[in-house]
Amino acid sequence: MISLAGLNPEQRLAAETVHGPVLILAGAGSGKTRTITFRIAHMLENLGIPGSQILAVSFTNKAAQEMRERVAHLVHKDHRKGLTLSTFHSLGIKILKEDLHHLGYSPRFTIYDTSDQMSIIREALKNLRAEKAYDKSTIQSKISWLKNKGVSASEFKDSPFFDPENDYDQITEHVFHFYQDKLQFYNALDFDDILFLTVKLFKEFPQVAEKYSNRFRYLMIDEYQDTNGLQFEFIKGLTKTHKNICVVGDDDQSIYAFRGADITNILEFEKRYEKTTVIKLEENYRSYFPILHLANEVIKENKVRKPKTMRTSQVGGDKPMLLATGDTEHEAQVVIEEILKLQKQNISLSEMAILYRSNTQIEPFEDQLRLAQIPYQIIGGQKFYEKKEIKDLIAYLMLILNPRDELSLRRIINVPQRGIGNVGLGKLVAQASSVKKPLFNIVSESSTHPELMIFADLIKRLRHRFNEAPLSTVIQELISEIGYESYIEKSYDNPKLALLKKADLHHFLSSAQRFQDLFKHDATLENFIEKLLLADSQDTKNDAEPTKKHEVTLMTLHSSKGLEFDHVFLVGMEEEILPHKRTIQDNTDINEERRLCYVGLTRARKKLFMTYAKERKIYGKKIPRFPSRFIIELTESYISQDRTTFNDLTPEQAVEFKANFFSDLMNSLK
DNA sequence: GGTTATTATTTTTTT
DNA sequence: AATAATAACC
Repeated sequence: MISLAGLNPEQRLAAETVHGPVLILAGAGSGKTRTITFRIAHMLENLGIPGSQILAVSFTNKAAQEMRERVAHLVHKDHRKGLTLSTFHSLGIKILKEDLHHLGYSPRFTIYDTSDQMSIIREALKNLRAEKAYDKSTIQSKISWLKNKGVSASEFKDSPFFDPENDYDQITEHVFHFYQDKLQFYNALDFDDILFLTVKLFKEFPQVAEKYSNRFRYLMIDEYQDTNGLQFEFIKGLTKTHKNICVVGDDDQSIYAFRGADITNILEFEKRYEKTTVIKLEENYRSYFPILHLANEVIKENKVRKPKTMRTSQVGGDKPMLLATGDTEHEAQVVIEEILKLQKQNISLSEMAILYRSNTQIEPFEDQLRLAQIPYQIIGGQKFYEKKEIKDLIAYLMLILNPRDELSLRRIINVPQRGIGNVGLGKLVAQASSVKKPLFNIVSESSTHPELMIFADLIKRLRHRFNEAPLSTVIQELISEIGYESYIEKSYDNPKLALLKKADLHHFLSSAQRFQDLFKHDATLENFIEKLLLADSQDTKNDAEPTKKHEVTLMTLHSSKGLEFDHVFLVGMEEEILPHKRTIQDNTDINEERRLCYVGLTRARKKLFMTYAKERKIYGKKIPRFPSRFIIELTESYISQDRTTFNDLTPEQAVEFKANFFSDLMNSLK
C-alpha cells in the first residue's frame, strides 16, 4: 500500500483522480514530478492497474528517466512491469516500427536530422535552378512548420497557409514534394515525420489508433504547455477508446512557441475534453520567498495568462542580487568570484548553475572557469553525434541498417577515399534514378569499380556481423576495416587535432560499450542509433562518462526547464539578450521571453544572482548595454550592486582592484 | 578560370 | 572577430 499522506490536498486529489480527463495546472516548483510519481505508484500499488496499461509522456529523456527512478523507489519491481515512460518522439518511433508498413515504409527506416534535411533541400533547389535565390533554412522551417500543423506536401496548395502571390510559398510547394518523395524513397523520416506519420497512421487506419488506445488505458502528459497541434492529434488518437487522460502543465512556462508549441492546447483543454477535473497546484516548495516574489512580479506583467500567484512556505532567504559588471569577461569573473565564495562555505558545485539565453554567451564563462580551475559541465550546444567523424561513422551504421539510405551512402562512399569523386558519384546517382533503383544496388553491382564492390561487400558483411557479435566489437571492426584512424591522421595536418578526433572515436566506442552494458540484449544497432539521434539537450554530451558530481552546470534557459538548483546565476540579464534582439525586432511575442525569464528565476532554491554587462562586444564592436526591461522597474524586489565600482575608486581603478582581488582569492584557495 | 582583395553578414531557443 | 559572398585581378 502506498500512502499519499505526504501530499498536500490538491496533490493528493491529483494523484487519486485516475479516471476521466484531468488538467493539473502546476506552477513552478509545486511538486509536479512528485505528484505524477505518486499518481503512478497509486495506480500500480493501490488500484492494481497493470503497468502495461499506463503511459506517461514527458518532454525529455532525462525527465522520463528521473520519473522511472522515482517510481522504482516507491513500487515493487513486479508491480511496475511493462510501465511505459517515454517522450513523444521515442513513443512515435515505437509505434511506427510496429505499424508503419501500413503507409508503405519499411520498419527499418532511418532518421534524418536538420543537416540531412538541408542537403535534400539544396538538391531540390539545384534542380529548380533556384539555389541562389532562396534561403534553404527558411524553406526548411516552413516545411517543418507545415508538418506540425498537420499539412502534407500535397495538401499545402489547398491549405489556408498557401499564398499564391508569395514566391516562397510557390518554391516551398515544389521543394516540399521533392523532399518528401526523396525521404520516402530513401526510407527515411525527419523529426517531424515521426509525429506526422504517427498521426497520419492513426487517422487513416483507425484500428491502429484503437489498438494503442486499448493498450494504454491511462495516459499522463507532462509539460503539456509545450505540446503542439500534431502532438494533440497524437493524444487524441491514444484516447480514442477512453478518456483517462491527465495532462500537467503551466501556461507561464510555455517557451517553445517557436517550435510550434500551441498554448491553446492547455487553455482549451477543458473545452476539448468534457467533464475535465481541474486541479491547481499553487504552493511552491522550491524557492525561498524573495526569489518567488521577484518571479511573481515579473510574470504578473503578462496579460495573456491564467491568473495565479504562487505561494511559498519557505520563509527567510536573501533577496536576489542584480550585479552590474563591465564587459563580458568581467561578468564571468564576477560570477566566478561568487562561486568561489559559495565554495568556501562548503557548498557543492553541483548545486550551482549558470543559465543564459543563448549559447553564444558561453565563451567567457568557459574561459574563466578553466582559468579558475573550477570543474564545469555544459549541457546542450553541439551534440556529440553532430561532430564530423561521429557523423561519418553513424552514416556507415545507418547504411548498414537501411541500404536505401542514400544520403548516408553518399556521405561515406568516398570516406576514406575510394577513388570516386563528385563526378563519378554523379554518374552513379544518375544511373540509379534512371532505372529507379536504390543507389546502393548500383554501387554493389558496379563491376567496373572494384573498390566499390569491396565497399558494398563490407557493408553487407557487417550487416550480418551485427547479429552475431556485440555492438562495440563490430563498430571497432568497422573502424579498423575501413582504416578510419589512418584516414584521420592523413586528413589533419595538425597532429593535436588528429589526436582529438581519435579521442572522439574512442568516446563513441565506449558509449556503445556503456549502451550494451546498460541494455544487455536490447542493445541492438538500431536502438543505439535511435538513442543517439533522439538525444535531447538535457542528455549529457557523451554518456561514456557518467555524470560527475561537483561540477557547475552551464546551460540555456530552455534546457533548464524542469530542473532546479540551490544557487542560480542568471547571466546576461540585458535588453537584447533577454528579451532577445530578434524578438524585439521581429515584433513577435515578447511574452514568451518574459516566460523564459520566469523559468530562469524559478530554477533557484536558495540564492539567485542576476548579472548584466554594461558593455558587450557584438560583431567585434563594443556596444553599451542596459538591464532587462523585465526587472528594471522592480527595484524593491532585489538588491542592486555595481561591481564596476568599489568604495571611492573610479570604475577603472575598481576593475583593476577587482582583478587583483580575484587573483588573491584564487591564490588563497590553492 | 582560378586566386586574392574587399565587403557584407552574422547568433535564439531544439525534439 | 570570423566567415561567407562578391569583386577585382592576373
